[in-house]
Order: sequence, then structure tokens, then C-alpha cells
Amino acid sequence: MKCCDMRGFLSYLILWLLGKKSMSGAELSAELERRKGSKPSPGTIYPALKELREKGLISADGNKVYSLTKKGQGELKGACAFFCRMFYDAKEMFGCCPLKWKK
Amino acid sequence: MKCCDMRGFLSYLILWLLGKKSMSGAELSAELERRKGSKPSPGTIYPALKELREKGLISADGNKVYSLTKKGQGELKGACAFFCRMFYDAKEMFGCCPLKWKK
DNA sequence: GTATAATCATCGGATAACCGATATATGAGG
DNA sequence: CCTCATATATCGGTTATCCGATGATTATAC
Repeated sequence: MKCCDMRGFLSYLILWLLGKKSMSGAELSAELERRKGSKPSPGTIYPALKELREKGLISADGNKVYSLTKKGQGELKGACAFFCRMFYDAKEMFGCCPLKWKK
Repeated sequence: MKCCDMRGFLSYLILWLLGKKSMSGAELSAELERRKGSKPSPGTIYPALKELREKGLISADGNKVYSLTKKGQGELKGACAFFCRMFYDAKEMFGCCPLKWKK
């Protein structure tokens, strides 16, 4: 058990990122690396994208650029609500974090 | 895959909660239910507490009331830093969540 | 058009996280 | 002391998540 490996948030973060901007797998991977500190393996990111596609939450254009579908937007909304309930005191968490990092 | 099951945050949340107040397993369980919407199984919460104890991050007094150790405080600090990096834009996430819930 | 690199994709396996069932301890009431 | 309810603890099994290796596709350079 690692107390802060944040396992299980990959799909949520993908939806969140695609909600801001359509991206390719490589772009998503780079953005995730910025957040987690390490780049997710290809064996992690692509199966996740595949499953999200199969569930109809995202779609890919001809250039493998992924976007949220309507259904995905709804899912993201629900996930955000859950996140906010789970971490309703996130502001305090931020307060106890003295570190700075590049955007 | 559930896009928002928040799997893997149990230990982090336990440390976070104990950082605010020492609690028994039952109190922790109730607080987690408030956040997640469902009470964690005994088979979930107690093994987690055991492992945190074995790692020296928390300690229990005679009445099974758990507290953070010094080491646990350090671990929590690191986990918070990681959380904040991971979700540096959490404020936006909160913004897209229209729901209200009981504290 | 071919070579090279980057990206995308799949597969099998390892691990972690969690649950349900069950067993033990603790405490309150009578 | 005895009973019952609650809290604590353990165990086995299931599932999800992720990684590394490998192969296929696409783009770029020449």
C-alpha cells in the first residue's frame, strides 16, 4: 500500500483533460506526466482510452485526437461531483502543501 | 473501469482525517461514508489501519483510538503535496459541480 | 519510395485495493 | 454472571489498475 499513489484516477483525469481540450494520446500522456511526475506506460494509457471509447465516453477523429462525447460530458460531471464530495476540504489540503512546481 | 471510484485513496484519507482529529475505526468509517456515500467494509478499513500501524504512520491508544505519529505527519505532508500537484486545478473541478451535500 | 522515428495498440502478468464472511474482543443492561 | 449489540480483526477471493514487452501503424526526412 502506498498512501498516495492515486491509483484509479487515470480515467477520471483523462475525461477531465479532454473536457478542457481535445488531445491525442501522446498529449494526454505528457499532461499526465506533468501531474503525476512519471509518464504512464503505453500499456496504461491506450487500454484506458480504448475502454472509454467502447463505453462511448470519448471519440477519436481521423488523426487520433480524442474528444469528449455528450455521454462523456455527463460522466465527467458526475465524476466531478463525486470528487468534490470526496475532497470537499481540498482547500485545506492545498494549504498544507508548501511546494511549488511547474505548470 | 469506473471513472470515479477513487480507488486507492483510502489510506490517504485516513491519514488526512487523523491529522485533523484522533479517531476510532468506527468514527473513521462513518466519516468515510459521509465522503464516499457508502461505508467501507470492515474488511477494508481494518486491514488498512493495520498496515498503517505496521508502517509506523499511526498509533492506537488503549481505547483503539488512532492518531498520527511523527512519521505519519511527514507522510501526510508528502501525500498532500502529491495530491496538490495531481489536482492543481481542483478549484475548476469544484466549479463544475452544482450539487450540495450534508457536511 | 525507403528508412527511421514516433505514436498507437495489444497482450500477459503482477500487484494492490477492496469486499463479504467469519471470528474475536469489548461494553452495556439486566 | 449472562446476553446481546457493537466494534475490532482476520482470511480468502475477486476485480481493477497498471506496467513491460512487443507488434502495428503513421508520420517525417531524405
